[in-house]
Amino acid sequence: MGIKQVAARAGVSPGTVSNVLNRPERVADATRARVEQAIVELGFVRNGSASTLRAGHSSTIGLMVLDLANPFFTDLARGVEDVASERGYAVILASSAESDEREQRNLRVLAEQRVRGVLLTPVGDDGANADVLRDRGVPVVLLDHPTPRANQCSVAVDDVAGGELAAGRLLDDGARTLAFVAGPSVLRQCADRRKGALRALKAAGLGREAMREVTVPAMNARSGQEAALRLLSDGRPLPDAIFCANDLLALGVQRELLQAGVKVPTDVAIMGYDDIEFSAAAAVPLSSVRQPTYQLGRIATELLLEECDDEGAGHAHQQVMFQPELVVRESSRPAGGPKGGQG
Amino acid sequence: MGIKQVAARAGVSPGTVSNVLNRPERVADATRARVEQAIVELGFVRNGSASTLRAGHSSTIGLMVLDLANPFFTDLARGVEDVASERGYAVILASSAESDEREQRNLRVLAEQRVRGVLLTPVGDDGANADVLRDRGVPVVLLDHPTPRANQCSVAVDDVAGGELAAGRLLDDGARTLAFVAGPSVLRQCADRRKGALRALKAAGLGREAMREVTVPAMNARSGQEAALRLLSDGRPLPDAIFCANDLLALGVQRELLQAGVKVPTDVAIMGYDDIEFSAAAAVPLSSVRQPTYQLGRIATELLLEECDDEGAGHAHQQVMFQPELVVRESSRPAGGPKGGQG
DNA sequence: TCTCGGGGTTGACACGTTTTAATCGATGAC
DNA sequence: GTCATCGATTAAAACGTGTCAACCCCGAGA
Repeated sequence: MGIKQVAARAGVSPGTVSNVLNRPERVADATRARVEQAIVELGFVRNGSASTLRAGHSSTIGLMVLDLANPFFTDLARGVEDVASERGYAVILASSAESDEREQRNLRVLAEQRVRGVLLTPVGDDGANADVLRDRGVPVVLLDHPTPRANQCSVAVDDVAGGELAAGRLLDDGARTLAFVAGPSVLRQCADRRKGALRALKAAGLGREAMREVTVPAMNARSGQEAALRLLSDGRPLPDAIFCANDLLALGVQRELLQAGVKVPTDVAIMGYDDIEFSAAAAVPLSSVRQPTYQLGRIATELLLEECDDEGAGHAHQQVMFQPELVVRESSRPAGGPKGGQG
Repeated sequence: MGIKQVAARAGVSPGTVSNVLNRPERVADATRARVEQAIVELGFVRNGSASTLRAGHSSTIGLMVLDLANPFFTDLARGVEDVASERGYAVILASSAESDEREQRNLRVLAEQRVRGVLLTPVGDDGANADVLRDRGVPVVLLDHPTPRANQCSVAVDDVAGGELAAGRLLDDGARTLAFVAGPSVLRQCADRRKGALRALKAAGLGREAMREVTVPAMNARSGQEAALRLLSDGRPLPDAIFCANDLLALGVQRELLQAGVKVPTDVAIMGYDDIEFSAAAAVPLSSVRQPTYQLGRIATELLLEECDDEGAGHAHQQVMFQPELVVRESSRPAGGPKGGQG
């Protein structure tokens, strides 16, 4: 059940079988045919661990995302898988579930597996957990995360711009008080989108106090509902508009508000982020900020594989940054059309 | 950068280091401490391929689902990951994207990786592609798929019952004509749910011609929209109710119908399947059939690991079957409450 | 006929870990 | 004082593949 048995059956040496598998052009047609037949007859499957052991690295890349249940990340994963499989790489997909500890544990597993490279959407701000890999010479590309470090690649979308775009539109539409609903601010996505929102606030001549901030433990719909309940129950009047750090939160917020009899967008406007597929089909179709998600995955993978193939030499690290795009739907569309910035 | 360097640094033999890693109780406290320190100092990470090579199999299980973009499968994956990591196994997650060819290719990769076992949601009816693994003695558990074969485990939900439940309710609510929207019938989920719907039809005293069938290439929202367009444009009047083989299809159908000005459920009732989280937040909250998704993943993983640990001996294969549950929301709720079966 | 060259093939070693049998040292019983 | 015992440690042999230098054979050129 190994290369040796195949060799015996085909009447050649193990080395030749290996050549058939890895450099078929170096072996004569007749021999190759014989070997291939033996492979089929015996149902031989190459032992990946032996190859990996010998080569020092596998032909597998790791992809670690923040949350597998978020369609944003599965879209991204699709981009990664498509490119990887085009180039003959397999993908090990893992989720940190927004937990630093799980990220660390999973990265360790990837290191043990001797993956060729890793795509990481880090929980922390600098992806320091990935040092286990970088120290071993394993290329790491940050995904959906810009980096100041010049010694690594990154692919991201400008979340500050996105936050400004989103909050700016809400303010343009006449909102004078906002709420910002987000996960913990260690998540760069939350921090940057918040920063953008604050800029928009300032540009509209409003102070910080015009924006209430609600922080929840996770960026999913359940947490969104929790945030809405908090807004509903703390005695203060609801804000004119709610900007959520992602669509899952926004959908949860919306659901809870509607259930409480709040009218969207008449009473409160809602804006999400990511423009996941479900947002357009929501009870009140959700305004959101669209990102080139699938492309993000593709480009990041291309950068990673380029770095892998170059063996460190000749590869120039790149920090790619995309610009997001506003998608306005009913959840933020004021009854009488946009009011402009005069309100 | 291996066990040898650690051994040298700690002044012991490689065998002892291995013992520290795998059977710490067998090594004296002082020695163990010294080795552990050396491990930290050198930043040693065990080479998984070498272990796997030596052991003949890795401590990794493979999970192949039909569609990563479907929340049903990510819920399921969560169950799998939770159990696997509790037991010290890592999970390699892959998606066949409902393609038999991709399933085959990915299973081959898993075989090469010498995974310890595989959880498979098969595209075809019998999971024959997994024979590459079974022949090598790798346990395979079918997930969301019952099996007649007594020589393997499976965990599933009764989709025939679910289909009957769903269609039955639509008929009870007064529908006299149905449409069934589904993916290709090689997908067992589609075939079974259809069978259940036909049973309900018969039970209501209606013939097959009362149910139009729309088959689309994939079970996602885009295909759902395509199905709705077909129903809208083929000249015939719309059916009283539409039963979709999963929620993604149903959300797509609903979206397209609403856009065309069709009232849901007054003009047409809609029923989905899976009860994914988004269904409750849809434009018209979606009636659906709920499955114990997360539990499905947990139980399947427990069965798989049991089989792995038993090394084939003493393990009795089980075919577990859950019963689904109807969740009625607005999309199928007639204005005046259920009309009963009087038509 | 001898040499040279080159494509095709081979043999042996290395990759890093686990495991088993053997070794070593110390302790306690006789 | 000797021997058996037992716990802790070691040395060496696998696991299956890839690689690289060596080798073989055959045909071409001298």
